Amino acid sequence: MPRKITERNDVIPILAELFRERGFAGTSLSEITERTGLGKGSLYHFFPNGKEEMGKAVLDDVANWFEYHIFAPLREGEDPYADIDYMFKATTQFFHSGRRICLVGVFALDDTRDRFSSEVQSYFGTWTKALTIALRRTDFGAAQAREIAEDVVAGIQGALVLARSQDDPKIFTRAIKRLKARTRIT
Amino acid sequence: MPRKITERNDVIPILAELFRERGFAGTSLSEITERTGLGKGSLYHFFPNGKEEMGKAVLDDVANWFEYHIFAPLREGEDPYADIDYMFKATTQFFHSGRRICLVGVFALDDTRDRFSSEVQSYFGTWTKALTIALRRTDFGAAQAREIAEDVVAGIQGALVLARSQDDPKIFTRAIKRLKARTRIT
DNA sequence: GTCTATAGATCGATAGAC
DNA sequence: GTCTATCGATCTATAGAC
Repeated sequence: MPRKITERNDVIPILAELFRERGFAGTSLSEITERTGLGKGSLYHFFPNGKEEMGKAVLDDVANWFEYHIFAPLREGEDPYADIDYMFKATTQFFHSGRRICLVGVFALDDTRDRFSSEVQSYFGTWTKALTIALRRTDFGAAQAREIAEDVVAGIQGALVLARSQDDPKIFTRAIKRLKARTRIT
Repeated sequence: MPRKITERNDVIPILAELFRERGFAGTSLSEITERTGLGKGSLYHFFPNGKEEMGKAVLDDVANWFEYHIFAPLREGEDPYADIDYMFKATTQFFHSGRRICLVGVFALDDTRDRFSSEVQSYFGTWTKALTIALRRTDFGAAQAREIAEDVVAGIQGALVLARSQDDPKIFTRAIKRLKARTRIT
């Protein structure tokens, strides 16, 4: 028997997709009620602080996903090469090969960032640090590992923006291929 | 004698900074009247189609700046090495070493892109193509020149997002240094 | 828990005096 | 050209019935 649709956790993915499409400021409660099928009463029951709390919940959900699937393995995995490769694979899937944009990236620009600055900062900071640790284990020096990690995380973000601007997912997959090559000692 | 402040062209830079800060959907007309010191009557005199026209005007202004200062030299300059170096220098200045975010990048995400898709597409597309031409002239092969150009344009965007998310302009300047190195044949 | 109804503020846009 | 006043629509959020 399928779980009841009306749980807080079931609403979050819908909110995430909406915020990705419209941005935070551009998403209205009436559109949220439409897409979730929930009245405002229900929404405020789940998120007493309204839109702000929905934004936080969505960022939190994304952070948890990345922490569990990507960051933790990078930090604590046994085979750094395999973990880095998996990072690229899982990231590509998560972003639907460039067709889906990064929610945190959307929140990172304009003044939405100020309302969620700690969440946004933590997402990119944690990613960069976890990748740095994995790269160090593949015998890169400390400085080089940090540079490559920054290059990769920034490169993924930029590729998402560029791919979306040109409506061309191949831009993203090409970027992933380049970035992946840079995580290998030559 | 300083030119009268109330000209359409004088309003555009103010609009640009506002859209950068708040995003398109997040910028209200009341805030625009506040920052420009112009009443709504005057604004609608300059921009009969309202906010939409302001958005187009601002994108147009940015596109013109880049075309004149960066794209045209890349395409038609005499010394491709110097032109590419100048691109990095001018870009760094334009983005205030990473403290200022990219207006077109802000417009490229969420559904704002749909309203300005041709402008957004043209900006990144023209940039990539112009840089590809310059790189070809420095004896890179066609395929490699295209890859590097894509890498650089995406890398700049990503570095802007990352630098802003961490409130750390050094992330941007480090990225520029790396990207610049990649435009040189080794 | 979920709904409808609605408050109160603010939105983009317009009208018309000067 | 620039202003103030104001429109109708839409916004976030709340109230209260069920």
